[in-house]
Amino acid sequence: MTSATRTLRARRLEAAALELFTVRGFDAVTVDDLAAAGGVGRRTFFRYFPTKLDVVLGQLDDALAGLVSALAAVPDTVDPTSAARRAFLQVNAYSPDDEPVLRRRLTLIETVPEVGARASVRYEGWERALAADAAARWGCAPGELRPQVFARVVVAAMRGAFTVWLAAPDAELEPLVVAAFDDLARGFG
Amino acid sequence: MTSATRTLRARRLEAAALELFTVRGFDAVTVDDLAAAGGVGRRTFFRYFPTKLDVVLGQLDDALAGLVSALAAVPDTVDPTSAARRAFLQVNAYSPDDEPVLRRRLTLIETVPEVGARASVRYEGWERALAADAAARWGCAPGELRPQVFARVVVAAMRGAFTVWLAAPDAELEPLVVAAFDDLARGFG
DNA sequence: CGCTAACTGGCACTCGGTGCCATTCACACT
DNA sequence: AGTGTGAATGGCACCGAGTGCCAGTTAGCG
Repeated sequence: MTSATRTLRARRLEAAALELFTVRGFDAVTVDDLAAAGGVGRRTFFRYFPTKLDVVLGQLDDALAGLVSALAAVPDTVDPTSAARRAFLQVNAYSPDDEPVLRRRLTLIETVPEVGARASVRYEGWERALAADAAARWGCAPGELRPQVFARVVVAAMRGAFTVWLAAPDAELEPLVVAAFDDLARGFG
Repeated sequence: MTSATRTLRARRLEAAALELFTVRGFDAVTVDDLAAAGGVGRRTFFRYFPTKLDVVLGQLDDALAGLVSALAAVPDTVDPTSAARRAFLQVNAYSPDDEPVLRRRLTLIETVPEVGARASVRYEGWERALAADAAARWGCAPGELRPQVFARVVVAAMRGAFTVWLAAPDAELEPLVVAAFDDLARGFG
């Protein structure tokens, strides 16, 4: 099978799943339903997605790769917060067409606790990347307190911006992310 | 059954579970094992803990109650960050006897992704409490960006401190929490 | 056309979690 | 002490997620 066919099927599976989840509720949809909706066997479904939860999170890993390269592209002289801000704005940019899907995804992440939990696990990769980047810019070890706290805090801020964005139907994501980073840079003291 | 007996059993179950988890690994221990180790039936185990995951997290909800009351005890005039710092120091205080158990818990939280995910879900209560408190102090709505970001960021900072503490066998937790809050208050800009 | 390697999907199994229900146990009241 | 009542227990059957195994199919290539 060509990899094109593969990603095509994955997309179809994903779209069908998102539809079913939002209509019937996450828990009321079984994996058999998802497989049937995507026209594949149950066993095959699990070859496309490791978990029922992961169907919701789809593109998150690609985004991680994007984050890493975006961070690498920012000159060393820029401070970690600004670097992270730039990278995040780049990674979180979405075309207007994708907004409804993005809102669905994030709604599920916020609504279904298990999915949110799974998202947290996925974001750990982001945190590692951010800690490594910040450590390099500050000239310290990634395991030290400052980069560790920084990495977690940055992801948390982004997710906070997501939450607010979701609650406001007409809001733009970008200014919220910018504002969240401003708060972070300024400090809460 | 008296509630004393109940919590006693819960403790025994918890202790046995923590032991088994650290020795054999989380996944290699079944709920039947846990129930047997605690001298109860499998069905009863699930009356004490909603989930296998939750055995690890035990006291976290009590801590939430402690956080809420600690926050309420801080005068209105204190800014949110300082208030949160005070509350966290109070809630995270542990007697030296408890340290080994605490380390085990946190190790499992960091090591086993599912457990970490579950912890994130549990911390959402903390975030709601923090957002409400911060909003009250700032005189804004809890749903606004600033309190939302603040709440998540504070919990993230604390968890960052936990991570660093875990990695350093001889470290004290308290100064790490203080340092994390200092970073937060000062800002990362 | 035929070979090989990868993809598929059915089957059976394990394990976490839940509803149901008969039994047992703790406690209070007489 | 004796008894009744309500809660706690734990066995049983069931569901759904996830996995190993394997036979059948399909796609790509010489």
